[in-house]
Amino acid sequence: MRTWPSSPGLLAPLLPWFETRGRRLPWRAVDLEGEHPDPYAVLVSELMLQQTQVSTVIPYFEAWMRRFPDLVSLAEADPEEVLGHWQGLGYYRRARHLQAAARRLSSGGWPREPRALERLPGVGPYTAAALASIAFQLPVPALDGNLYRVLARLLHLRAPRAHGASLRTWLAPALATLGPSRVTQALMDLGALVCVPGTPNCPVCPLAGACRSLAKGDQEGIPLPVQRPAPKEVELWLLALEWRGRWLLSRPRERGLLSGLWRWPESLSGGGDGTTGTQVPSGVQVREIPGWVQIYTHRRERVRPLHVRVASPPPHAESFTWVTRSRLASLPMGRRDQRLRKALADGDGSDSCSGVPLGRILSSLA
DNA sequence: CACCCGTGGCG
DNA sequence: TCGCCAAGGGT
Repeated sequence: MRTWPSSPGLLAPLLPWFETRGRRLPWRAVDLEGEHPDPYAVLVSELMLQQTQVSTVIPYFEAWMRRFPDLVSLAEADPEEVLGHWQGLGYYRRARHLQAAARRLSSGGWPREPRALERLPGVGPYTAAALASIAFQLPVPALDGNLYRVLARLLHLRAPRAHGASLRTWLAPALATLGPSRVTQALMDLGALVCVPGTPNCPVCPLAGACRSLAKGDQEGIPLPVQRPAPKEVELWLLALEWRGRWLLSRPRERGLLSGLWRWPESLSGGGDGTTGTQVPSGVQVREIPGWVQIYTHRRERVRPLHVRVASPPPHAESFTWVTRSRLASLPMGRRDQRLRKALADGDGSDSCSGVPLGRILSSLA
């Protein structure tokens, strides 16, 4: 860090660039000098933006702010409706964290210090720093993946996350001098528009003159890619069980994958030879719906959907419940289960039951 | 610290 | 088609 040039001077050219090229985003204040007029909007945007791209977030943010315009409206809302407004955005725990944070803030008021902000559910070191700098103008650097990449190239660091503490110390004077909210968001815009992953657009970069990686011709090898574990492979039946116009659904779980959301019953199918239990009981119609591969961060699912109509309801555990068709349409679901819901509405699939171990699938409900 | 948690866009 | 990875946090 001793060999790094002073941050206020190095980053000063960012401001005129940001003035003309910076993004206009729905949660961003017009005046970046003072405190943000609506810290709640910053909180909502930051939670939505965790591991999620800006273009994905924008429509969700706008619908959210129309329905839950302030802390109180969110605090008092039905949790299922809250999940409904998060439906499709992913990492659903964030929605429940956000409502829990709103409940705490609406009664206790806003803290401003990162330490205190970090005690809010769903708010970690990054988000606390983002709130402190963007909402409250405190000179606390918020380092996300974007910033790590920009700073890694600027200072030629192969593993910037290993220098987190040093980078925050180094960056703080730039925030204090040039404006916490402005510098933070200018760096984010630079990372999103110019210093992008892969091949950056160095010819238009306002910091090109100071960039050590560009000087070394090494801007694509910085930073080193992050190592990720291989996804788990899973194959499962996704069961749309229909009885007298009602559908059997799995109640939301407290934790784990797709927690808080309604799901279709599922039954692991990987490894089975498909020869046992293939007899279809009388009074049962089976329809296979074209499957697909569902990709999650740490999981790769081969989904085999089935539409099964029964004349009498099979025994099932209390974690399942029958819902009407209109109720089904209103329940919050993840993309996978939404997809099956839509396929049913569209009438996709064909009658077939070869190799479907229906007996085993139905018995897995009990 | 290792692992878990969703989804979509892009090369 | 496939791997990367995005304004991370919780346990």
